[in-house]
Amino acid sequence: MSRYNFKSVETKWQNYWEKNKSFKAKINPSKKKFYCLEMFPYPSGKIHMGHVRNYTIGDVLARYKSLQGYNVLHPMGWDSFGMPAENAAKQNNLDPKKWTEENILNMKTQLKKLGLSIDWEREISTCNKDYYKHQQAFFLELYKKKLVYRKENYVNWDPVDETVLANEQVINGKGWRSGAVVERKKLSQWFFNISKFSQKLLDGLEKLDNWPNKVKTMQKNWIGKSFGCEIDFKIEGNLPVKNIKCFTTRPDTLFGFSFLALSVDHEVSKYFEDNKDFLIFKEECSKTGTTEEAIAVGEKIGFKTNLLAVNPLNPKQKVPVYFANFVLMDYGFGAVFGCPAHDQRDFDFAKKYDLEIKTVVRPHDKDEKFRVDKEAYPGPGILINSNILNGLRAPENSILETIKILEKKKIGKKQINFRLKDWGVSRQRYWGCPIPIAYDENGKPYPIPRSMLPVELPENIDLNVKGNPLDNQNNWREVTINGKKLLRETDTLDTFVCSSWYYLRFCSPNETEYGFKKDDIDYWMPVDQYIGGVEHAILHLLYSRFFMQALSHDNDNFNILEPFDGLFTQGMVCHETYKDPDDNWLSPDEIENIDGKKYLKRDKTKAVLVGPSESMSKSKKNTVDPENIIADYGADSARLFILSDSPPAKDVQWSEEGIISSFKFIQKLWKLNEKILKEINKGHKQDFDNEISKFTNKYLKKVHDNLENFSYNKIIANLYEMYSFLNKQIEKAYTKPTLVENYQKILVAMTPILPHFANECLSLIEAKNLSWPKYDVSMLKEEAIKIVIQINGKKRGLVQSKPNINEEKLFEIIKNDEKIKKYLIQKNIKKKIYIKDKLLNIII
RNA sequence: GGGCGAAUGGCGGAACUGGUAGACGCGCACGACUCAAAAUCGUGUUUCGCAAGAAGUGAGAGUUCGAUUCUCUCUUCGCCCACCA
Repeated sequence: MSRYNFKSVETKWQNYWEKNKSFKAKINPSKKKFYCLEMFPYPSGKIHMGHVRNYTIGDVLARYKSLQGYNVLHPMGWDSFGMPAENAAKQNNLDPKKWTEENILNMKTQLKKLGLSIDWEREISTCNKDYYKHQQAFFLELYKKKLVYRKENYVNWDPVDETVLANEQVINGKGWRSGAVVERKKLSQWFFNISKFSQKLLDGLEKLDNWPNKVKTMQKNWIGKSFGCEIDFKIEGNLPVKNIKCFTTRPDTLFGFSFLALSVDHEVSKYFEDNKDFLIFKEECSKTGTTEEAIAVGEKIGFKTNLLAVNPLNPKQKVPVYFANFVLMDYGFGAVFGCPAHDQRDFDFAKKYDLEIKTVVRPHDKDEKFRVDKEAYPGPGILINSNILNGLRAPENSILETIKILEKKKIGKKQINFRLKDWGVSRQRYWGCPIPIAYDENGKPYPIPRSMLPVELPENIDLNVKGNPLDNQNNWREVTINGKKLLRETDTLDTFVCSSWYYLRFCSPNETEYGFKKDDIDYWMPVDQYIGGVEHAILHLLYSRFFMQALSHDNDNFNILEPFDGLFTQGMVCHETYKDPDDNWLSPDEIENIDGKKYLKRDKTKAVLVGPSESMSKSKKNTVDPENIIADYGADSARLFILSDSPPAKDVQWSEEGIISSFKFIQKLWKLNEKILKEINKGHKQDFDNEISKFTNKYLKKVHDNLENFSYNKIIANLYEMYSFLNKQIEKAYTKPTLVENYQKILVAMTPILPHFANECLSLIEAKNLSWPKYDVSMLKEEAIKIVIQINGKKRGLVQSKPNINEEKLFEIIKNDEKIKKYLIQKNIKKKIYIKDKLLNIII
């Protein structure tokens, strides 16, 4: 008996695939295509277990589809622009480009060791000018279509680092690097007009049948469509303000109106620019940051103006106008009408400033005397104290009726509002795709002509400056267009732009004229199965969908509206956490197991505190390096284990025991393989029975069904069952053709999971023409079945029978059965329920 | 505060449209081999009970001959969003 040498076998097959270009994808109109894509990685330097899981899941599918006869496109690339490179370069005085390229090389080697079926000839990297050149062209294309524009917008500003921070980089109101309190600052930024497609992006979700509902609802909520009404309020006071528009979803509560609140950025604020108190108030508001959860919990504050707003349905009523910190400028009109009785936020505000709280809706189970007291009542009911609206049912007909009245009086109209905001793509960063725009001395933007693309990033520049390093590159900034001296835009594009179209590029990775070739995308797109983490459920997936909308806008040549036909979101990889007695995190390789307990390796008298399993992170040190795992146990073991323990959609817990047992199982399969080879060579003259063929068929059906449903964990269970069956059954003597036929089918069905091992075994039985084995339905039928006997719904016995037995016959058998008989003595049988070949329930 | 989802042995998880709960794995126990250990192989492993048997899928109700699966109420946990007018 030889030991399975995974090192030589895995290297052998990886070299074989590379030499034979086994996974090269070529257009072939006579074959059905399958585009299998996993979210491409950021080249941080090393692959992590999350990558191993993501790419293994994708590889199982790609290999399965390929065996089924599909023409599979399974590419890989690098999302290689972004802050980590810039930060690493800053800290270690390196060139981001060099840093990134080295990382890519390293990670590519690691990925290859996993034995992925990737067409590496299509590899792309977004920081490569051959890639971002086309991205700049797309930017200009959208600019021409007026889907890109510039506007002033608030950003999170780190005053110490002099840079803009993404929302995720603001932690408790402070910059993640500097720790400085983040300010709100107005900057002129480039925007993609994603909100123009709100309705289309919403409608598109309906057709995405192969997307998880969870992701669809997340996108739906993010787009946030709401139905309501815009109301024009007349304003009285000593300022030249005549009207203020508000958006509301509850126009029916208009008689409960008691204040009008404006955003501090509302145009009315211009009349208060010299008002000291207002400026102090505005300052106060900006301190709360832009996106903090604290805002929601935070106190509502207001600044009272001397303006009065008139209730359009009750002109005698005039209420004060405030500026308030809770009103957002970029939703609705930056102004809200306050109805404290039926909105908790308005209620809090009214309590604080002692404003009227007028109840205008009573719950169905309360009478006219109902008054809102301790908290707002936002629920359904009947309108009261509302003059002409009294008696209407809220919300069933009250909202529409009110809108009708307002429309008739021309003081309001029906409106649909979306929460989705335009996508700000400007980043004050060096390591990103330059925006192909230049400005004249008046700040007027000019697009860089296509012939001058790409706008290349200058290399080897000093990054250790405050703010955006590109601002200091005066030589680079100067550009002459049509004889005009201009200065380049120094902002670079958000890296999400790079990942919004990379799947198109994989179809035509070498096309030079444009981002893709029409023939290529016509054949390969859309992506049939996209696989990645849920963390991208909103932004990346929505931006990609937007990009397709934008490209097809006013363009008859491009009609892909949804880039990803199928989406699968996999769970995270978790590991137990460990701490030493001094409360410091410990990594798994600092720990030793002694008698089932965990001790410090360097001091074995000290016990280790074992914490809950959490997603692998550097800060908690509960990471495991895939490189070591592959070196110690092999890629097939790693693949087997990462798939075995949990359904792919859920989190999986990595454990030492788990990977070891997977490793051992492959050794067992190898021993079984030798046993089978021996049996094949024995040349038995006759088959002992046909159990082995029946088993193979049943097994193939299970594996097939589980592959189709992403139940990859169950396939591993099937594998174990297969092992124990064959291990016992094989010795009963089968002829060579029977053994080879069945074993070959089993091995082919194993290749998606254990590609190296299965291919090695297949070569040993000299298998040719490998394609996915179909199961024979007629072989699935059972000759003997087990029927459950229940008395009053409780299981009391199990009877073996031939299929298609009728109720009477079955009852004849069981009424004499020892186990059942005793329950039936001296009992009247009221009823019998028989589910054919499955179950007989006797009611007594 | 809003939305979505989940809850099954010591653990990860099975159970297709309601029909044998706990497949498969880990862990554990016992046994075989061994001077011994590791490795390997075998047996067992939901709980209570010597057994017959009984209970049992977060809690409580309901529908049903029959509920892990369907309905309602509640609890806990997870994820997403967050002053959205």
